[in-house]
Parts: sequence; C-alpha cells; structure tokens
Amino acid sequence: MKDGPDIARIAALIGDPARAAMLTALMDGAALTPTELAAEAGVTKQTASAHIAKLEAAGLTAREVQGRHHYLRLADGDVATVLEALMTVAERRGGRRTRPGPADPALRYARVCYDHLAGAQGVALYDHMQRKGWIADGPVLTDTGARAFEDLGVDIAALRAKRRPVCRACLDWSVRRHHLGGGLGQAVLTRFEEMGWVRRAAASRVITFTPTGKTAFAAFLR
Amino acid sequence: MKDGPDIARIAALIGDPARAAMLTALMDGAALTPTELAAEAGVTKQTASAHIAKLEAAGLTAREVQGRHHYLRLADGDVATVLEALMTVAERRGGRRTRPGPADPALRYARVCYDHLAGAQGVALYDHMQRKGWIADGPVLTDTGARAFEDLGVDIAALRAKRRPVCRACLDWSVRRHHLGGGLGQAVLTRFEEMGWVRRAAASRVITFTPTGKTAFAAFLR
DNA sequence: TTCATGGTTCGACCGTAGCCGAACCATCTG
DNA sequence: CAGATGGTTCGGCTACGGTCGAACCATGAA
Repeated sequence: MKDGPDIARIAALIGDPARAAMLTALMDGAALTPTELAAEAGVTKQTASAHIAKLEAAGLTAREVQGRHHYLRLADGDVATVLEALMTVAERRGGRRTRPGPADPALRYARVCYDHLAGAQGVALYDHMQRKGWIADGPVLTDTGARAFEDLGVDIAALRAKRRPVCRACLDWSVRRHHLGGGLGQAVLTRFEEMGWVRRAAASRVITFTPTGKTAFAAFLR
Repeated sequence: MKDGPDIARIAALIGDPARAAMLTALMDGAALTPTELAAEAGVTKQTASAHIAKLEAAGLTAREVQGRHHYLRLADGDVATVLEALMTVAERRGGRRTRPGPADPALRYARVCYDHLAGAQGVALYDHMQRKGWIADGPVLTDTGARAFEDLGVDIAALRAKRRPVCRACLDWSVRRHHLGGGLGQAVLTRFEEMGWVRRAAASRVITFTPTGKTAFAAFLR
C-alpha cells in the first residue's frame, strides 16, 4: 500500500529482544561467535543460530569463518547508524534497562571488548601506535611496531603463526574511535595481566588498572 | 541480559508492516488522520486505531485534536532520523517495494501531501513566501501575504473563520525543506486547480502542471 | 581413530499480536 | 432533535514466529 524501501522487514528483525541484544553487543565493533551471542541474548545456541541466519540473510551482519570458529560482526556502518538512532529515541522515552550507575564511567574508561582492551585506554593505545608508526594502513603491524611489542614481552612470531589476523581495528561505539583488536589485541591484554598492569573483574567487562600499571602504561605511551 | 536502552521495543513497533506504512506516510511531515493512515496501511479503522495507540504510547507520534478530527504527526526529529536510517539500509539490500520508475521524478517535482502542494514546486512556493515577507515566524500569514493570495482569488477571511490553522510549515522529507501546509496550503492547491494551473492524477499523488499553469506559476513566483 | 567442542538442522510446542465485525462514543450539520 | 461522519473499544479468531530438545555435521586435539 505504500512505496519506498521495506522498512518493516528490517525493523522487525531488530525488533526481537534476542536479536536486539545481539546487535547491541556487536555495536562494540568486536566480532563475536554464535555461542557468545547466544549468551548475550540469553537464549540457547539453536535459537541463536536461527536468529543469526535471519540477520545474515538480511545483510545486517557478516560472517568470517576461521577454523571451527565463526566470527560475526555488523555488516556495515549504516547498520550501526540505525542502532544508534534507535538508542537515541529509546533512551529518551521510558529508557528502562539503563546501565548501572557506577559501572558506566568505569566501562568507558577501560573494558574488555571480546578479548582485548577497549574504552578510552584502548583508544589511547591505538592512537599511540598510529603516531609512532607501529601500524600502517590495513591495519598491519610494522617492523618497528613488532619490535616495540616484543620488548614488552609479546611473542609476535607465535601470533603470526596462528590463523587469527594479528592486527585489527575495532570500532568503539561509545567513543567513535578505533582500538586494537585481533590476535595482537588479545596478546597485549594478556601480557598486561601477566605483568600486573591490569585486573579483569569477575562477572563484568570492566578492566581496572593497578597503580603500578597506570604509571607503566603511561610511560609506555610516551 | 544486556544493558543499554530498550531498542527492541521500538524497533518492534516499527517492524509491523501496517505501522511502518503509517510512519512512512508521516515522513512527509504532514499531519494525517487515523482514517487516512488506515488507508495508507491498508487496514480497517479499528486496527489502525490500535496501531496508533501503540505508537502514541511509545512516544513515536503525537496527536492534535481539532473538533472531531484527530491529526497525527511524528513526535520528533529523532523518530524521523530512525526512519531515514532504516530506509538507507533497507534500500541497499534487496530494496523491494521500490518506487515506480517514471513516477519517482514526477513525485519529486510536484505531488499532493495530504491536501496541499509538496515536492520541488511546493518548496519553491514556500521559499518565495518567505523572501517576499508573506509569512513571518510561526509561521503566520502577514498582511502583505494575505493580500497577495486574495489577488489570486483565495478567500482568506473564510480560512480564518475555520478551526484549522491557516498557515503551517510542512517538512518535505525528500528535499529536507519546508512547504506550505495548513488551511492556506489546501486552499491554494484548490485554487490552482480551479484556474486550470494544475491537474491531480486519479490514483497517484502526482500533480501535473498544465502549460499555462507552468508559466503562470513561474510569473507568480516572480 | 576417537573424543570434545562449536554450529546447524529438524520437529513440535506455544504464546503473542494483528486482524476484523459489531457496538459504542463524540462531534458537527441540518 | 435526528442523521452522518470520525474514532475508539470489545471479543474472538487466526497465524506467524520464537523457543527448545535432540540429532546431525565439521573442525581440531589427543
């Protein structure tokens, strides 16, 4: 009865609570697996699989298969735009499901995004890597970058041997900036933990810097 | 299971074909009545009423009651933003429900929006009224404006006697500009028809200018 | 090869939500 | 006042779609 693109189809897709939870989780820019998405949405793997199939068929998400793992991400910046716009209107009227008060600033400061560092500190790290020429467009790790991280104790050669891409830019929705993802992102966060720079909270996604870690990280970014 | 605003709720609201059709119709910026919206969506008045109640409860639409008529419009610019974003992604992937080929440019040029002139020509008229000082902020019709339209044969006094607001700015989504709505908008379009300047197509919303009408309208905008 | 893990497919169940007919209320007109 | 028109409410029907248990494929590890 009406011309124009088929809005209802994709709005209905986002309109299911489980799928909405999945898409919201993907807003971080991270690539998540079906199992993780199932956990985010609070459903079983089978139903998650069905939901993902629909999202993918509609072109809202894209998939990358690595071994037996499937990584899903938002297909597009446009999709993120829709979600943002929806958040804007949803927030204003009866914005239930609000974020926990004290956790919010902590999350913005530093949190785990899939398995690497996100938030303001994650962005700061990525910016520094760009300034120092540790990464080039792609993004790919440069030789100087590799050396810098090896000095920190990260085994770059081992990373390159794995299937997972070493370097990956991860869009941080809350800040609209990139942070470091990929195998290196994971390795760096692990290394930070080993060195006692950071601690990961049990149930939440918050990352806390220890006093030593705070100064050491600041020095590393010099 | 997930923090953040309740996206799913309002996405589901837009996700119903009938409601989506209604909202799309309202994108013109016009205020439509429940009966008209029912026609747009292809449902009966009762179901339309139910849909509208939900949209209103969620704060997506606002209502203005004038006598026994109820005028509905989008609540907000944010709502329009969501619809636009949805159109963007819906258009790109499997954009079925595409506009009819030849009608599209015609619609953009001149069409009826509720009961008045929209499209490029509608915007041109509104712009001219602003330049000439025929309307002031509000918008309200100025004395010079009233005289100009009376010269054209429009009975301004009769318009003022009615309940319906004389002057109304109507946001044209396709052009992102305003055109003339309200009682005056209706009266002007009617007058154009009487003078043989324009013809309204039967089933569609397209307005065609006659050769005489085209030159006369251009002269009027001088 | 065998086992464990990650993902998908199938089938069946169930609830919710859209839809309409009919009746009802409100406002304007004559 | 009565009649007409615009909107809403109510009740009941129907169907679509989300959900999970169980079985099935594929990959990687021992």
